[in-house]
Amino acid sequence: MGGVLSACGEKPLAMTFDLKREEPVRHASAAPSEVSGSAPAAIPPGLKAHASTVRARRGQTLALTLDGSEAAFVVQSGALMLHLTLPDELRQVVAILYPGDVFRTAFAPPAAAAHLSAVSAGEVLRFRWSALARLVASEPEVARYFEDAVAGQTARQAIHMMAVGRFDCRQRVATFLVELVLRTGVRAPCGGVAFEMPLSRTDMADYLGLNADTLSRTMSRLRASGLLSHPDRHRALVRDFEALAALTPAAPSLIALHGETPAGRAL
Amino acid sequence: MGGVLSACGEKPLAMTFDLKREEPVRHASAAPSEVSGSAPAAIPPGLKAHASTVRARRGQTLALTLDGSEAAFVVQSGALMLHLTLPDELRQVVAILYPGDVFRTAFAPPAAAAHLSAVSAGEVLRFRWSALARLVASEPEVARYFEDAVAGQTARQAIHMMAVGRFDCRQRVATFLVELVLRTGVRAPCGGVAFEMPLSRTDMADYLGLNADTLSRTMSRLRASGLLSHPDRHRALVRDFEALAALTPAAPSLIALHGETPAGRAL
DNA sequence: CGCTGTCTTGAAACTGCTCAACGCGTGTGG
DNA sequence: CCACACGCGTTGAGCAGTTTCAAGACAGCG
Repeated sequence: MGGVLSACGEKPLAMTFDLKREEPVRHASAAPSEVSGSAPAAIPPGLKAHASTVRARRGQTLALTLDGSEAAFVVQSGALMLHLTLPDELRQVVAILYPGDVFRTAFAPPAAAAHLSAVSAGEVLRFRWSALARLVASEPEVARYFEDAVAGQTARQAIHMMAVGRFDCRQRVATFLVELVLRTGVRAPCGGVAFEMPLSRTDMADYLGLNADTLSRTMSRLRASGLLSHPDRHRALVRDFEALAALTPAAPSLIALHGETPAGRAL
Repeated sequence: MGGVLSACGEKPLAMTFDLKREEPVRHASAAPSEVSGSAPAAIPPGLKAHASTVRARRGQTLALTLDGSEAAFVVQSGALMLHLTLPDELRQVVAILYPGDVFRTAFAPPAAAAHLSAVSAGEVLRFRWSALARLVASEPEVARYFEDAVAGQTARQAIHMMAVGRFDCRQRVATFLVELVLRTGVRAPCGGVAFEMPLSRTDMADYLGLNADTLSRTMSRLRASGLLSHPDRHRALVRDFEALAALTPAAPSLIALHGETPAGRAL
């Protein structure tokens, strides 16, 4: 069934998509009357001077604190995930942080095993929170950037909440795939969209509040239906993005929230 | 089974608990070395001058925008809930906002029906976001308050995510009850803790990602086990808080995050 | 007093979970 | 060079927990 696709999918996937942050490309005039849906600002260049740049390899864990005091992070490229583990082996990937996203230690709940780990190789700016807070207070541009980044992440969390709380397994998986396409997708020569799947099955399952087995089954079903194919373990190709998006009620919101980087092409 | 409790429960519950924000009571020296778990600051008094105070009755919906532009809210007393509704009748209560919590329009995802409604009667400060953003940029105290409030809410969302994604129905209900106790609980004369349950069954279910029927059954089971009794529709009494807390793996985190107001007594 | 909306409860259906087996690619040591 | 173990993903069968649907109890309100 999927043989037709993979014949096309293998070749173009040789190129690397590395979740790099695109150039600003402010489409300020795109929708001037909309109250929400404003484009996220680019990371203020001034920030870099006050931070240390951390290169993270896939799977690497970042310490949540900076020698005992609160830290803050801004993702430059790659992606991070925040996951919580509770006593009973219960694990939940709370959020995935993409380029431009911000994180501070206090975002992680106390009295729980929280970890921030790299989902794909990339660069992260690391601050002492006190320093970043001072920047936020003194530089309006940084403040605006920070507030908007946090707001966007909060809105995404709301969608994620909806997905985990209310969607069935197929909808959840479709939701996540749409998210990935919007973040890392590139048009494939044969018509579909190729994208990265940086998380392991287990991590995906923990992100979606599903069992790893169930997730695997669900993806197999999507593959069997011809919507999806994955030639490589960490790559996949959707034949028809519209059809995939139709599987999740959250598609419009996802497009509004994630659609910045390669989304222009994907739509 | 529950008759023994209700004999005690009815009387003391005549008093009203109205989710009022307590006096600051900064226990600054309580845990000076802890990096997280810092006590939330009181709402800066200066804020009130730049806001309009909205009195909300239970069930009332607050418009998310202020004549077309982005708005922001700070809860003074009572509680709000943010809920999303997607095409397929799918409804999720994303967050409950307690006194001290902040909200801005951009926290709600675009392209989804988002509503902010009062869960119990109370007062809310409403700002034009541009005005609050200016305050945040100019007054360090406001900035600190705002950032910390947002961080605390984010941390609570993470726990909520874990609950919805990984807990079974009893754990979820226990989690929510612990949350309520920590927010509105008062020691009852007979030994237990009495607290408010401002949400309807449907709203609770939508908050916990459960079916309303399942929720009802779960609560009945808790009642049958003697842990819980509710004399009134919107009131309840836990006989043994420790036992209730033992039902949810998130209890320590909840106590760290919510335990400010009547928590001193509850523990 | 009857109405309506909320809550409860039961029985049946179903979705997703558990557990266990297997395939596959990779690294390691004989 | 091969054998083996290991991690990871897949798949099947059986089961448990949740949802669904429908009926009934209860309180608030006109």
